[in-house]
Amino acid sequence: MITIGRLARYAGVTIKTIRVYHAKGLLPEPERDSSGYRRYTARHAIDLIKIRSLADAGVPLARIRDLRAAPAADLRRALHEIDGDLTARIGELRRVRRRLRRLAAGDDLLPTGVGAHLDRLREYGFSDHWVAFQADLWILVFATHPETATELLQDQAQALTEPALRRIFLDYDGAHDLAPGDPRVDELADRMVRAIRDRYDPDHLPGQDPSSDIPTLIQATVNASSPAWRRLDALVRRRLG
Amino acid sequence: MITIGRLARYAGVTIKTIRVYHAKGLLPEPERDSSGYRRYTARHAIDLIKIRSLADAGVPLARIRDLRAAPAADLRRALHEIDGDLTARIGELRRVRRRLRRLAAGDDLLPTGVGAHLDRLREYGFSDHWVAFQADLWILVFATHPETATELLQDQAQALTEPALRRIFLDYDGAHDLAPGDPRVDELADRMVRAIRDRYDPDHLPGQDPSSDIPTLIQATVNASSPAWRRLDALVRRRLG
DNA sequence: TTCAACCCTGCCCCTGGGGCAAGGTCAACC
DNA sequence: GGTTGACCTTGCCCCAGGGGCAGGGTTGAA
Repeated sequence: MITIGRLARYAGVTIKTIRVYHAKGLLPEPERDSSGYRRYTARHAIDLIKIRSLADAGVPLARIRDLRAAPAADLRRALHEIDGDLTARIGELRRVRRRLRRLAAGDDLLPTGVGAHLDRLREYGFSDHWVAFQADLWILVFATHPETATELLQDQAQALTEPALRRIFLDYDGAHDLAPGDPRVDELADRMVRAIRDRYDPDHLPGQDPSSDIPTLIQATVNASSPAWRRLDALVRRRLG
Repeated sequence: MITIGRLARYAGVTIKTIRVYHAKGLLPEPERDSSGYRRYTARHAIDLIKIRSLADAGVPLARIRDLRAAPAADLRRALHEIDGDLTARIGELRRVRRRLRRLAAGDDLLPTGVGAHLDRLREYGFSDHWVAFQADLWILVFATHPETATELLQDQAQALTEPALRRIFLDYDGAHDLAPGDPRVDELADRMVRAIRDRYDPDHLPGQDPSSDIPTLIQATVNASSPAWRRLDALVRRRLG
């Protein structure tokens, strides 16, 4: 006839845990003594220890409660199932860790390939501001359109190997702080339109996919950061549309 | 300017999750349109995707919130720490699974060695009732006194190889349904006292450890199941002093 | 005009307990 | 016979990471 504290120490749990098990119907409430204290028997200790050995194995308490009324065959079947669950959880954690390590190796949360692309941008002389912007942009594209993102990235990387196109992008970067009325903005818009017409099929201009808001969303963010860029977008859009 | 549902689909989370992140301060609340709907920008999408890639790696939300204000070096350090956490969790799950498999293989929640002992009891002709009783008893002993349980079990197993002692235990088993006043109870008590005096140092009788209630608890449970057993315990206890 | 699909806030629910408050009880010590 | 400290009681709120429902408002397309 031991008290709850002793039982807790024997079973290696806290008093709270035992009371929770009573409340959840896993362990029957014992008799009370004259002062209302719970008084436990060896049966309770044995039951509690069995419950803990299942709980330690990761079996949810509700499941343990049901299992305690079930025959041994059910118990075996349930244990097998729980084993499968554990294996799945281990696999999932391993995947997560692999992802995390790639993340840590890249110093940031970048999808594969984007890091190298950003390094090239720095080499080409793009501003830090532009590089940071591109990083975020590619995160967004990879998350929302994983199936075409790599293709887009490769297209973009290839475009930058051509000096004339690279010049356009560098000038776009540089136009950030121009006044919107600056003639260089108009001149850049001209070059952009010609380059786009040159490079892409007029019926399949990139960023025109009507099933996605992402290009629009990105362009809105781009535009919001500079009046000159906003004007540039308007000009290009008018001449292409 | 997308709605919460679209943002949720892009990021692969539920609407509820986004609202929870607002409430927890992980993601800033966006502007509202004229009807009170939240309207999100690309920035929110990027932030949310970054948050999710950390959350998917098992980083607690509170930690993510703090990390978002921290410099890159802190982020790297935190990622390394999280990697360690993950490794520890994987190891723990593996241990749990190993325990579970031993559990499943033994058909029950028995500590190592007890299963074989119980099989021998059956061979010796003990009743099913007795064997089940012993199973629970050893679970309790192993859980509460892991350091001496194996020793006790071996002592018990060795005792049972001696025919005279085995006879005593078998008679104890058989006495369960005797009337408490049956002379065979007195005769058995006599044999038990002689055997105990014979086998054990009188200053170190087993089950007399004053620092543990477990023997008392077990004896109380044993006694509760049969009047004859209760009388047997009283007789032995009186004669042993 | 109607209908489905959205959106809003506020509320309670889950697991597996932790922790605290406010009070009652027990055993030992002085 | 007090006091002290350890123990017990119930009841309540808290954590992560959301799920789900109620009871309403809004939007867009047929």
